[in-house]
Amino acid sequence: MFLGEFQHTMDSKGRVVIPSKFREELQQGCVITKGQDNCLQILTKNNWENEASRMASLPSTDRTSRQLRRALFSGAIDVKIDSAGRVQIPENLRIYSGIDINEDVTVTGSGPVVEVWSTRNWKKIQNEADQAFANINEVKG
Amino acid sequence: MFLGEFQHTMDSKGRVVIPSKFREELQQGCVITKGQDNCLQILTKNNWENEASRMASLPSTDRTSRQLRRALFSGAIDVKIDSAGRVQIPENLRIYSGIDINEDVTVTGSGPVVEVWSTRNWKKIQNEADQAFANINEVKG
DNA sequence: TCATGAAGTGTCATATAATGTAAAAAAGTG
DNA sequence: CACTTTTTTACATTATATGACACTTCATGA
Repeated sequence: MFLGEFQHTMDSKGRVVIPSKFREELQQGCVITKGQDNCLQILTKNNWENEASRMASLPSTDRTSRQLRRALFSGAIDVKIDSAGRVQIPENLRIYSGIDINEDVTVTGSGPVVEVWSTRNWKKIQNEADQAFANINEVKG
Repeated sequence: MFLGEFQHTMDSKGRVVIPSKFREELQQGCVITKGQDNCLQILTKNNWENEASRMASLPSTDRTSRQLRRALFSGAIDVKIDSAGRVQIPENLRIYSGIDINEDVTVTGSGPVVEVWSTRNWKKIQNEADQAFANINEVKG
């Protein structure tokens, strides 16, 4: 279970530090994929294999299935955390997430997955989420 | 399991670099075939043999099956990766995939297979694929 | 048969990108 | 406040991609 919010920057080589609290669970290998709202998700090996096996079993004769498979697998990459606690983000995922070299990055724990955001983007999303949360409470209360 | 998206170009002799992450799995021999949606597929020897036997067992009374089979077998060629990590794409497959000499190529991991696209063509497919993926995520959530 | 040219193959050098290492700076902890 | 851990920065090392070029093979026609 991943919890919390951490500020880092992407270094000049496209690497991002994984917060030390998350490392143990991710150390033995993890997969980065495209997440919703242009964030990146980091999944443990186990979580990824669940996702992937569902996809792999779809028939390749069906166009939609093929497209799903392409989106999932081409947008994913398996990485390992280096000795300094960082992971390399490939260029296509940097573009997808809008995280440029030397830019601020927010890494959040989101239960079963870790999410990586450009801080710019994270702030916007967070405002929206807070707003929605506040409104729900008003309705309930 | 092949993952990721990589940019290369076809050299003046019709060769394409295989991303280094894919090489180990393909090194001991692989087969290139026509894939769906005008991509090329690269399969490991094992995967190829499965595909081929599945294809061979289709009823030859069915016209569509015969056509599929012809496309698959006549378009297939086994290749080996050279010392610089490249494979030669024969002319019929270059034409099929629309990849011209010196043109940009996108190589993607798509789970059990590697796909090779003209970048031009990939961009179109990728949009569609991302759309399909976004839709299924909405349904799930 | 030989010369020619086209297509494919192999090798190398260079530039670029990825990866690894180490020390300085910052942050967290008792 | 002293100590430990983590993050950042800078730099060194390694790997990879790319382009150039030479060589091989094969087909063709003089």
